[in-house]
Amino acid sequence: RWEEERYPEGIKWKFLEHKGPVFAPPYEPLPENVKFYYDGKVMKLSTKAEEVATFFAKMLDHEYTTKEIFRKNFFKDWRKEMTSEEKSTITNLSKCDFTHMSQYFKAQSEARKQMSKEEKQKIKEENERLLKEYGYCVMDNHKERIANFKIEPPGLFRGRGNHPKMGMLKRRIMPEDIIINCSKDSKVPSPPPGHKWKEVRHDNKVTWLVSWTENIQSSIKYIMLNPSSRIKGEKDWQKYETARRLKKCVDKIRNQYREDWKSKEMKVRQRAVALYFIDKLALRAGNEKEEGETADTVGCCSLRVEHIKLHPELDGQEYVVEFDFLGKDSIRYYNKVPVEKRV
DNA sequence: GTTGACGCGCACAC
DNA sequence: GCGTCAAC
Repeated sequence: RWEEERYPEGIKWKFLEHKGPVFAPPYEPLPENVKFYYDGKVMKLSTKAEEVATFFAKMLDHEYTTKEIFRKNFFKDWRKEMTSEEKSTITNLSKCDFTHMSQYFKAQSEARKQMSKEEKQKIKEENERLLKEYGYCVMDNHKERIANFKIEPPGLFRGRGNHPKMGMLKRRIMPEDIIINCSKDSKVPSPPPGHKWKEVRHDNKVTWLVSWTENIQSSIKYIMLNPSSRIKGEKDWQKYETARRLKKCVDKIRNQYREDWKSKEMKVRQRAVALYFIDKLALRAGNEKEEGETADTVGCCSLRVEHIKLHPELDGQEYVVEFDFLGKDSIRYYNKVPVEKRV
C-alpha cells in the first residue's frame, strides 16, 4: 500500500497525534531503618544524595563497581548531588558502606516474587492502563503501536567494554527536557501538572514523536513507533529493495575495486582495499570517534597499525592478514585471512 | 567537523 | 547502548 499513496520526497506523515511520554516514577526515599554508613558511622543522606547512592547500591554485586574509572566517575557525579555538609563529610568512596541498602533491595525483589495473585493482577492492570493510554498514536488514519513510550529512569551509565564514562549519573528526564513532535491539527499532549515541555514542534520530515538530549554523550534519544507500524515496515522493505539493487551491480563493484588496486593514486588503492575487506569479511565501515568520549573500538577504515599483522607466509599459506581488534560493542574480532598478493 | 535520525542486537528483569 | 550515514 505504500506504493499506492507515496508521499513527496522526505515527507513521513500528514497527521500525527499522541499523548506524550510516560515519565519514570518519582524517587521514593528509603524507610528510616535502612542505613547508610560512612567510615563505620550511620549517616542520614539528603533525598537527592540518597537516590544516587541507591543506584550504586543496586549494582554492588557487579564487577564494574570495583573498577577504578567507574568508581571515579560515580563519586564525582554523586558529590554533585550532595549538600555542602555531605560533601565535606563524604570524601572517600571506599569509606562508604552500601551493603545494608543493597540487602534491602534484594529483600524487596524477593518480596516482589512472593506477591499475591491479587497484587500481581493490580500491577498488570496498571500496566495495561498505561499501554492503552500512552502506548498508541494516530498516524495518518491508523492507530499505531509506540515502541518505547516509557522514559528510562535515572541510573548509572555503564557502557560497553572499557568505556571512559562508565559510572556517570544518567540524570532524570523531566518534561522541561522534552520536545514533542506532532501535527499542527492534532491535540497536543499536556505536560504533567506544574510542568512545561521544552518545545512543541511539527516536523513531518521525521518519524519520531518525542525526543530529549541525554546527558552522558549529549546524544538525542527518541520515542518512535513499533516495527508493526507502517512507517517502520516501509523502511524495512526499502532496505531489502536496496539489497536487491545491489545484487544487480555487485559484480561491477567487485571488478572496479580490483582495478583500483592497480591505481597510481594511493588513496584510490587504499579505498579499494578497504572495500575489499568490507565485502569479503563484512566488516563495518568504521567511522572516526572522539577520543576519551567513547570506548576505543574500530571498524575497517579506522583500523590502526597495531590491529593488523601481515604475514608473507603463515601455516603454509601465502599473504595472510591477521586482524585483532575491538569492534562494535567492544567485541573482539580475530581472524587470519589469506589474500591476493596485490592486497 | 558536528549532529540528527535512524537500525540493530545483547543483557537483564519479569 | 552503539554504530552508520546524510544533512547541516
